[in-house]
Amino acid sequence: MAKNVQLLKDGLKNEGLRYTSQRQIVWDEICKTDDHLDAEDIYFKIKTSGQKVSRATVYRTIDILVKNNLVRKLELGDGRNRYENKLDSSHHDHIVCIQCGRIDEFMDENIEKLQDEIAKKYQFKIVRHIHQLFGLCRDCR
Amino acid sequence: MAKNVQLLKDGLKNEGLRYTSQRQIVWDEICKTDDHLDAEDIYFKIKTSGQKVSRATVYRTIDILVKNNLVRKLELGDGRNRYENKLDSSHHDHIVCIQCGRIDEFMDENIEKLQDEIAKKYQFKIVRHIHQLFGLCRDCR
DNA sequence: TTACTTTTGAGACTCATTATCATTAAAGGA
DNA sequence: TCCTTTAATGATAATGAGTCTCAAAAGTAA
Repeated sequence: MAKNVQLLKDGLKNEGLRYTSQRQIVWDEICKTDDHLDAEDIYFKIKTSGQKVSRATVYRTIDILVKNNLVRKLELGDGRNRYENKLDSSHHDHIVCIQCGRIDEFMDENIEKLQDEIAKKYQFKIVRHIHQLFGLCRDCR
Repeated sequence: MAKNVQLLKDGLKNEGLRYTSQRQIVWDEICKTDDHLDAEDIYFKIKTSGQKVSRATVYRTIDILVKNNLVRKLELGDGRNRYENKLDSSHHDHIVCIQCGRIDEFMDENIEKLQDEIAKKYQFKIVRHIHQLFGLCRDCR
């Protein structure tokens, strides 16, 4: 946990931002699980635990964490972003079950390479990418 | 154009839905261009052309067209869905310039194959997928 | 401690989309 | 053609995720 405190402090310092208890609380909440939570989940988990951080601050803090590479934003196209901590997790994409909501992760070096080739062909500089497979998981098909 | 009328009529009939002038107007508007329009674009283009279809009906009709495979929905994660007609266009994914908004299309048989292999590994049945490259296009980099 | 600047909280606001419901119009007989 | 039934439409209210505002609170550096 001390590690997480330091990670946050360093990230904030790099941006010239202040270290505050609210930011720590939000970051802690995101670190507690490997689930893919949305902002409202995070807000209510904090609220339920008896701590107080306003909704606006939760949103603001998540933004900062995403920009500082501590958190990955997941856009599933359903109008609600999910977030996952990037603690000891390398790049990956997602497999989403449209029945039960289960989210798995995958990573394929070859797909990444092919992607780079496509970008080259279009003289395009990739900043980020989204690759998601939607369908039915093992248990739902 | 007669082709588009028939496509719509058939699609509606398959679903037990009625053929209406409003639905034809929306479908025509989406067929007119290969751009990636959002619902509001479509609504205003119709309005500007002097025809009258309510916003609600535009949204409802787009839904029907998407469900009947006449239109592809594009979720770019910016809170606004785009739509493109599927007339004589085969499956493809998108390259989006985060600077100028330009959207190009790509398709890679090998990536599709690798995707299928991943799904197999996870015993997952893919229903649809999203693969988008965000970054800077030739002119913006 | 002071002086300055950033952050926070509460709630108003935005914007795309969806829901409601009274009115209008297809579609399939009689 | 005229009913009758049922679905579709339009106007507008409602929703919901996320953002903005601004006064009050809390970091930070001297």
